[in-house]
Amino acid sequence: MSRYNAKQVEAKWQSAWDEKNTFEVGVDHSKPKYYVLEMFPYPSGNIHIGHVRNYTMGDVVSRFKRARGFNVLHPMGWDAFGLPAENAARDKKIHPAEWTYANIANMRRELKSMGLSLDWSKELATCHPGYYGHQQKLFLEFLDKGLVYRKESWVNWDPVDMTVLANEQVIDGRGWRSGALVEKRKLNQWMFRIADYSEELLKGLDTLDRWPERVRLMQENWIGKSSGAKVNFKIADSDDNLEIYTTRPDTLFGASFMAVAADHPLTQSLKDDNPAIAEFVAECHRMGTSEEAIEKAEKKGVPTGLYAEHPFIEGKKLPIFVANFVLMDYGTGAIFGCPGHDQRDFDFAKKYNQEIARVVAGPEGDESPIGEEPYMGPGKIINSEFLNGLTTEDAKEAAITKLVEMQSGEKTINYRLRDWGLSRQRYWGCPIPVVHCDNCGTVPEKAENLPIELPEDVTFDKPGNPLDHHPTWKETTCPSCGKPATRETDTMDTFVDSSWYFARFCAPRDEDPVSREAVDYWLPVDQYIGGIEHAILHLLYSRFFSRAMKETGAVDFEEPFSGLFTQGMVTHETYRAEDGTWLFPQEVVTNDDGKPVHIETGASVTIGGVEKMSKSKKNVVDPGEIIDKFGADAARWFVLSDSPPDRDMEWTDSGATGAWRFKQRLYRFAVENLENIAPLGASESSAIEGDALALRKEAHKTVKHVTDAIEKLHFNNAIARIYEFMKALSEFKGNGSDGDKWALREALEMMTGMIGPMMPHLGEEIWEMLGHDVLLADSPWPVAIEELTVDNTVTIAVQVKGKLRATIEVAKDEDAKKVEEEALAEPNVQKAIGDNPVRKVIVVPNRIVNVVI
RNA sequence: GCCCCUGUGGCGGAAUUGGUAGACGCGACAGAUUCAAAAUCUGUUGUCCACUGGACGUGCCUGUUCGAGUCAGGCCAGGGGCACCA
Repeated sequence: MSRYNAKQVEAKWQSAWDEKNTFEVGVDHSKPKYYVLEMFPYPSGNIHIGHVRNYTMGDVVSRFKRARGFNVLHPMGWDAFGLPAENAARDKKIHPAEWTYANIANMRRELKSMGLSLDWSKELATCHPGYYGHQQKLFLEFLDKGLVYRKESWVNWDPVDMTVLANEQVIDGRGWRSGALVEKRKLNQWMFRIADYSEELLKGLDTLDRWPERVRLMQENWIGKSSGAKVNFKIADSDDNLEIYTTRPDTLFGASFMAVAADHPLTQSLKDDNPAIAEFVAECHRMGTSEEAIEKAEKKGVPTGLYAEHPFIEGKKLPIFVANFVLMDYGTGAIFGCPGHDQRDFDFAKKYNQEIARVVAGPEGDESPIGEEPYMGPGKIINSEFLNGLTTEDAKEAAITKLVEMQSGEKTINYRLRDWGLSRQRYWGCPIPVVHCDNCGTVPEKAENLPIELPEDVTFDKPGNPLDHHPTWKETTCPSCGKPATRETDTMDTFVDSSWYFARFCAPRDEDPVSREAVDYWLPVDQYIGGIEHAILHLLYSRFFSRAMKETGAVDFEEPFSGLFTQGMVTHETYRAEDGTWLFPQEVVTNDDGKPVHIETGASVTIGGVEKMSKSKKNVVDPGEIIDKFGADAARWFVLSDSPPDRDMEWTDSGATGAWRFKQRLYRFAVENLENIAPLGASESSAIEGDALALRKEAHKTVKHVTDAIEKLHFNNAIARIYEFMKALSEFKGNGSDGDKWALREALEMMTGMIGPMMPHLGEEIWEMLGHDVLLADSPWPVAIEELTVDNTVTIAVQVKGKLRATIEVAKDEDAKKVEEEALAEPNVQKAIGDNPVRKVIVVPNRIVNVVI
């Protein structure tokens, strides 16, 4: 018998799909649409196993929905701008474009070998002028609507990548890509007004019921809404005020000092005449974000010599400090310190000997002075004149009401979310289409001049921005006055590229950035699939972009992704040689004693923990090799089986082998049974009974369950049921009757249909063997007949005092009395009851009988 | 510190949402086939005991219930997110 040759068969069907343009789609109002999108990859050179998992899941959904009658958009493209290309240019002397396009070519080939149902005619790369030119157009439209602005601001400077990072891109004080300690610098920056959308972005989360709860929660925390009050403190012996933000106006009577940020205007105005302040400000800047982690505990400050007047307490003056724990870009950059009820203020007050008063009674009315710990909980207000006796909650309102009356404060909602700085001092990114003119200032480019293309002749031997070093590129004329002017040399953060690609995919060659006809039909994305690492940045930016594009009239929706699924990572065992160095999995074999050893030297190897695959720990497997060895179908099958898709899965060779075995088994079964099945199109036999009926029922039950499981993305579950069904298929012994033959064909066709989305090549191969001349990819999903999925007898568990004593077979929906009689008649049940009187018998129809004694 | 998630055999994990715990896969063991092996097929496989039966068993403790992996309260462990955010 011919053995299944995966390589040959997979290539055959891949070209069949290609030739027939099977997966090319367009707007078609006669069908319901379904947009499946996986987060597009960065073209690093090779796909990794995480991609295999991600794209396989998307492909199953895509093929499944297709078979269910949807017009499915399933595109693929490249997140192709970014620093690695410039690093490659510097290190290997390859132009970023050349490097990127070569990587794309290779990864496209690798993805194609997976047999994905992608519409390659919609492929796009963000580094192509045909993409980024439209992005520049969007930028100008945003500029026109006031959604982008330029301001001088403190930025996070990555000294290794020599670029600016958004707050979100700084993790533990380090650049998210380079890992370098980030410094503070002041630069002119282009900003998106994402903070203006804080409330909308927060509210919108409630509508995203097909998003993971934890992603919504993470975004909610990130937006960080808080409600409190702005309070104006008069600065003593001056006409100036100091405005602070607080969420605890109820503790105003506990105020003992004030603190402002190093970058606060008040500090700035004082530092020229006060060397101590100047020195402290410099120290704060040196610290940057970077050393915060290290110096976390240390609350420091210097007195300004100024005092603020307490709004409620006549004659009470509070010293004003500059403090390192007050942030300029949160609230107003100034606070009042209430050491009795705030940890930071408490630490600060201890260090600088400030008064620590209690204004909130502790649990059980504790009014004793604050000791070693501040009290942060709720309670009754004390020592606070008109607030006395109120709860903390009521006191907040009362304090604000009073402040409003006195015209020295107001209720305020504050958000943690800040505007998104998008300027990057890089070459390999989308040029910001504006011109700086001595006469006219900052002028947007004319739309007809777009795209502003990157120059090709650039050098990467100097640090800093190659666009800035270019001898002529930035020389231009002012779009407004026509005089010589210079181009903006900053390029856009690559997160801009990925904030709208889902919309461009709908009509990637359209002359407008987005085609209204196409996006109105396709968007929002019905199922978006990607890694949890994008829970905040990419997803929040895309949600902002959708709103901004709605503002400019480009689209008519707020939420770009109605369904989101975050898949888990792929992990693998780690291996270490005797000298402690990491080893690749393929360097390790098991010796005769069952111990792991090095394949060449035979030296013993330590098996370490199961960890996320990483190049540094060498616990990686190469998808290319896997597909070569097991075939794409087996690789796809394995990444879907076993582990739930949202959890991490461990890649094991034995698991992959298991998938391979199943593929062989099914193929063999099909080949061996071609003689035993009814001809294609034979009408249903009237004589389907016995084993044949049982098989039919099993087939229809399986279809029902698998359909349900895939709908919920429970791929591991679907696969488990298919395995069970495979067993039933193998065990079926037909007697050659028409009924048996008919049932076997039906079962085998259903099996083929169900494995189709997961193992598409094998599916097509068997489908063809079964006599079909329409592709499986173009055939409808098997439909379960409801009556065949229900049994007319059920097995009921009989418990005595909650413990299982017997099981009985009864007719479905049997009368409760009869079930009870049968249950009590069981010898084991009688034995368990013994001499005890039966107090009660609970009968749950078709489920269980519980005898209470 | 605050918030969230997870905890089930040797391992990955099922469990119709309060109703027979351990489906399915991996591994292991035994057998068939084979000169032998690979491949394939068939069994067995939660723990314990006085083994044709029974006891125990879903991180730990308490509770609700006829009945708890599932619900409630309190712990423990692992993972993730957030944080000088006023």
